Amino acid sequence: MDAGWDVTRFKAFTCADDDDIDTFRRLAGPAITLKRGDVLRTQGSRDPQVYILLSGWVACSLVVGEGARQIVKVHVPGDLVGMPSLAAATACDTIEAMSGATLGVIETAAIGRVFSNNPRVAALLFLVSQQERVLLMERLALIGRTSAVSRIAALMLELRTRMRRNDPTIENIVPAPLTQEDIGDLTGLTPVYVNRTLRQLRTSGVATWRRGVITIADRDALVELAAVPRSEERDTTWIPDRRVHAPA
Amino acid sequence: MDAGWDVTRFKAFTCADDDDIDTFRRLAGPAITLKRGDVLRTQGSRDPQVYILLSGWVACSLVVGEGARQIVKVHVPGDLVGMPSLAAATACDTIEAMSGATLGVIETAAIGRVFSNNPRVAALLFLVSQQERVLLMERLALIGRTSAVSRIAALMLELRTRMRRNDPTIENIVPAPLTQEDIGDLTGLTPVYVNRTLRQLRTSGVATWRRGVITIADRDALVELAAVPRSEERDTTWIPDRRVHAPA
DNA sequence: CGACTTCTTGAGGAGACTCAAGGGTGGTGG
DNA sequence: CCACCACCCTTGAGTCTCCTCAAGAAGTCG
Repeated sequence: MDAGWDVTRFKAFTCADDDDIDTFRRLAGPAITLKRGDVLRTQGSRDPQVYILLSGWVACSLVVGEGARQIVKVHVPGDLVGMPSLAAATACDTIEAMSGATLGVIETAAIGRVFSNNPRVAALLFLVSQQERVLLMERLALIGRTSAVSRIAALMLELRTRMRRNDPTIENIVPAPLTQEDIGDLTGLTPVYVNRTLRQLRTSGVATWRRGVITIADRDALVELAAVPRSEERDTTWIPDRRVHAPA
Repeated sequence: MDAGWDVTRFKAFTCADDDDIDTFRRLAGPAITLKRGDVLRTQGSRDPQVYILLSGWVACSLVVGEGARQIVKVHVPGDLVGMPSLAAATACDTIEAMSGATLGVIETAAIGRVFSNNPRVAALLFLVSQQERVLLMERLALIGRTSAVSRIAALMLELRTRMRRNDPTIENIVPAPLTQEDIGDLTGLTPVYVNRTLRQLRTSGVATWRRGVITIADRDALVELAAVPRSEERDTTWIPDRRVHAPA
């Protein structure tokens, strides 16, 4: 777990310093290793855990109706995985590896200790959850109200942004190990139609997505197609200091 | 603010007791009064606030593409409104009243104080956010992967469940002051098609939704149509005690 | 090299959309 | 108290995105 993991979502906040990140990474227990296709847990399984993704990609999905799968989130290294199920007795989603992946387990008790002993990191956890809600809301708006091209364009841009957080050298070539079926499950489309839409993006010279690699040829055009506003970070001076406060 | 408001989301957790609820309700500042159609704040406005809905209904929506509106959440009394934008400099959603409504403002600084001084309530805030994520995930799966009938059936059931939390006497008649256009914006459908789908539910004797009132005639059939698993509450013994802990 | 998964393309169909027009319903003001 | 207006609901006809079914090609892994 020590090797190669120096990235967390907290880095996305300028207010999180190295001490915070260090506190946070100590939460994770021993690592779990998965290979592509492995299922970490199934929707409905009891006492769901929380994980931190150390390497690779995993997806969280829901099954509705007659076995239709909707991926609600693909996670990249540094992401917290499984938080939403924390308030339920059974897991609300299935977690599956999209590539080889390693995860650290975070015990629920450890999360409780963070809230007790480190209000600052607790607040950061809270903020990360709010960011995730925003992403879900944007995906919902995309799937509910836009065309196939927009959804896929927006997905490409979202993945680019998130991958850049881990590797700022990324520009127009973004690793994204998803099959066209996965893309369909993310965007609410069928694999066949994903294929056609990707072809459309390819032949119009905007972007390609082949063999797990997104290549953006014309980013302005892609942003135009996606049409989701992207916002900056907020002033977060309200977050508690590192010291533990006395009772009010 | 004193009158009539004795309901919070925390009550949904068996582990939240009267003291917690009391702590929580003291967060809210003076109330804001809105009438149907009033916009509390617009997507993109700076320094978004957090609110608690004291009475009435409000909706949070995103505009994507060419002015298409997607409602991402309708809130009922007791709900926290506007949390997701807490991590952003500008509001990610527009908040609009679906009926006459009153809201209390919760200063961001007050949220910071909760994390510092009351880890227990902070953890409850955190859990409520996770529940909201689950609801968003389920809505996403519904819109991405199911038919119009399923989406509307599921919406009826969700609203029933949430209204029952405030008023356990509710059974098959659920107040829900949404127009067919609102329902469309929630489910990713056009108002015209919402109308046809409601007619279908009506003529098949399952449920009606007229003039802001849902009447469920055959709940089993409705559940069948909706096809979303609903889960129980989790063991939450990991939540901190009320006392403030010493540094680790 | 062979089995399996993934990608690609075609043809046909259907669920949901658009445009359009008429009818309720409730609120407001004279 | 009635008339008017705004908003919402309802229904029809035609269209289009996107889906389904199907089959073959390309890539991947043992």
